[in-house]
Amino acid sequence: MKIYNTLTKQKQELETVTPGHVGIYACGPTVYDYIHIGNARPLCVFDVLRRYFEWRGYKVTFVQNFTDIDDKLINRAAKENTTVAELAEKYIAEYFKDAAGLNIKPATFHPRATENIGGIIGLISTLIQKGYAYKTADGVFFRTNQFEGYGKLSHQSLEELEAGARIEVSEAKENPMDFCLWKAAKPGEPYWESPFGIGRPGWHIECSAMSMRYLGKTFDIHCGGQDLIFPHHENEIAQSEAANGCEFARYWMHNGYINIDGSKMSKSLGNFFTVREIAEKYGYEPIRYLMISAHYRSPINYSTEIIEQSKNALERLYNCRKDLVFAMSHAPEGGGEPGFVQIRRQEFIDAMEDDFNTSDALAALFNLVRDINTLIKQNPNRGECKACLDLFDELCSVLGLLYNKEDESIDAEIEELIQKRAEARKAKDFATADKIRDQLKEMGIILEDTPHGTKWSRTKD
RNA sequence: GGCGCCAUAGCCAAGUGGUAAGGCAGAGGUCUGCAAAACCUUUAUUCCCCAGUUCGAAUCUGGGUGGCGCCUCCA
Repeated sequence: MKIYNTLTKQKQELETVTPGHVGIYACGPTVYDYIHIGNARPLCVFDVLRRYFEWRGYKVTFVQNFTDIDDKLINRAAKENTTVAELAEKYIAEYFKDAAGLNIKPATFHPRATENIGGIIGLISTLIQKGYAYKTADGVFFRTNQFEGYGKLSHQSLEELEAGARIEVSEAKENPMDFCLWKAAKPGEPYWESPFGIGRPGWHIECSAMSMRYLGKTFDIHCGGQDLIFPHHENEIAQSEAANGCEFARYWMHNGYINIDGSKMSKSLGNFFTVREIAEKYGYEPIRYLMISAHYRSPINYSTEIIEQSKNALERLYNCRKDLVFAMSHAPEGGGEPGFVQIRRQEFIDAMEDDFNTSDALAALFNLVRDINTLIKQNPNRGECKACLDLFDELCSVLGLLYNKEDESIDAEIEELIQKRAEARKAKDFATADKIRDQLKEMGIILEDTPHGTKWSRTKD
């Protein structure tokens, strides 16, 4: 298994801290609004990562936090005339709705910043004690020039970063690049007691504290969007390694952006689409498909055209499975695994082992689809169909696709009409047969006649 | 100013030294009472441009052009 590591700027063979186990930390959303499709990208690609590891027999501990205390939450809560806690609760619930829609498996742990204040305070205390942090009237800051490796993830030196810094120089800070670990409370804001005065945690420290709690001081993979490389992840490394005196995350995986009209989409720029609004129009599944159709490190330029293409591509997968299940139900007993099953399985694995090339993995899946469709033409037996279906379902499950369950409550009624039509056709009463077909079409049902009988499916919308 | 990424068909997108995967859309055909699906054929002598290295380059080197990102909150 090769993974591109942002830290070393190259693909590396994955060697986990504990053989057979993978610890993954993914930076989760700040819960002050609905998630947008930019947020959906890491959710989808790192969910595939996790599913793939599990499929290959690894035990996976997947941790994804919620940032539930932050300036954005405070401002939004004030605007909506609610409390930070209520606002966070609301958008965490909304997050889970979207995540379920996108078929994201819940993390092993979903820690929240506000539930880990103790650990955060402990970590800050250690940093102060070791001389890596200092108290001021504004709060506690990290002394960046004290940490030798500062800049190793973003591959910039402290001097280079400082030269381009647009950050306001706080009078309280010793150095412009120093960052906040603990914010002293301002009137009206939520706060916690601490040895350094009342206040709240800075953004970066929560991830250090929570990853340490659930994954240990050194763990395998830390992932997130490329925009988190600096300063967020750089700062996490500084805090964690300074406090613990050992390596933090061994592999750093960063997904590319979702762009709109060629420019980065973000909440701050306001040029974003929420997952919810796209899902209402096209459904959730095409969003997931879109996210894995490109390599996770490439940018994706979002448009209605590509979401429609994704929807159509999914249709091909659904059709294939439906045809296969139908063929299997009419197939004679016996038979074994067709030769292409092993070939496609290996193609899929090879693609995934090479830095999670989901685009190539999808090609393997579509090659399997073509093989299956060809096989169906040749009156296969049940064993062959079963082997195909098993692999097909496995691959879709690793990618998290084909999870839309259709409503089966009116199936009986449909079957009855199809039966009537079959009788009419037998009697060469095509007028009646067509009438029934049109009736079904109005119900959103498309028919497909085969030598074995009539299949039906629902129209795309 | 510093650091970095990208450019492959109408659209999306793999491939990073051995002669252009896959998907969407389009065209023609087979099958079919009709329809739908599926299958077959077809759509880049060529990978932004110009030099160079090599038996061989979309892939490596140098130089252009165009687009984007990070250095401030962001997935």
